[in-house]
Amino acid sequence: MSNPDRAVEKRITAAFKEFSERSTQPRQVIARSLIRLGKSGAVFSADDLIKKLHKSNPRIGRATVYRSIEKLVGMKVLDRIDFADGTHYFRLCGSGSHHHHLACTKCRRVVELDFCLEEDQIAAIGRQQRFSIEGHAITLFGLCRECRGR
Amino acid sequence: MSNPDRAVEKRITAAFKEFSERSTQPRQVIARSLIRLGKSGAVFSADDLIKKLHKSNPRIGRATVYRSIEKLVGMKVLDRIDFADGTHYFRLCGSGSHHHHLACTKCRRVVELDFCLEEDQIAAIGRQQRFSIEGHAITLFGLCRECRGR
DNA sequence: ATAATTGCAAACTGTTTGCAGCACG
DNA sequence: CGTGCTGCAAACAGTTTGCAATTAT
Repeated sequence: MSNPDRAVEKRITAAFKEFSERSTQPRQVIARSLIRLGKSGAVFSADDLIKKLHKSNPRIGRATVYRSIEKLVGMKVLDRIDFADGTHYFRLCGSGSHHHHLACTKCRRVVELDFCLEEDQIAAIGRQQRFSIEGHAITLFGLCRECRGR
Repeated sequence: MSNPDRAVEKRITAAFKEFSERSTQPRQVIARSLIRLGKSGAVFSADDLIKKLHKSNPRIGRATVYRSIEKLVGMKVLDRIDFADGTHYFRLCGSGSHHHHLACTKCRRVVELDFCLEEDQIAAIGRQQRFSIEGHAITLFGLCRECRGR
């Protein structure tokens, strides 16, 4: 197992620990599966993950997977990416730090972007609109190299 | 009826015309309702709109409303705003031009922002990632003046 | 007249919940 | 052992679909 994998694994297990002391079998299975998904950078729906898990572990329950995803999104181990058509997918964050996404609207491939808005710009908007701003999401949409047809 | 209302009304009727020649009663009712909603700048869920319509016109069908919303979002007469918790709402666009949103996570109030990313910045990302970029969405989240507790 | 559009009800998708039993510590 | 987690099944919310009846042109 290579080094980046270890780091990701640590983040996952740490996240699981954060919301409970118990290291249960289902959670271990999910963590292992996510690590594999992390390598490929693939996005997946909740159902994709459930199906995948069922192949090796048919007894794992839907609810357990949903509960895990929820927690992991909360801990920022998984990102949730919303497409314009209302669908959404998850993705193991490549890093723990703040980032945004570029998503292919055809194959749903997602890449992380480390650009961001200017702090000042956000602050100015908050002041002007009298909002206290807590966060933001930026998603660029387009077609990846393959889907564009070259 | 004031001038901005007329403009909004025109955009709605024009949008309805775009996907059909017929000016049906349900569509007129929906258009009227949206114009009123537009004035207040309020966001609404599909169900909010259905309930509202039912008060004056109990026979209007859910499906009709969903079909109308879908078309109007496609024509950019309505915006769809996705919240981090997975819920989403609609809002009559204040203008036909490109814009983004600032949303209160508590009361769901949404304001339009006319700032945007730099063209160059987007182009650079596209080049670098080898995507042809077609669009983007930026949503800032926060608490509005009222919800913040002052 | 006739083709588009509607309302209805049923189907569906994705997600959540209540609860009895299992299993981690 | 005791409590928290799990799997199951049922409930649920939001949305879509098939179709016969209706309505605008």
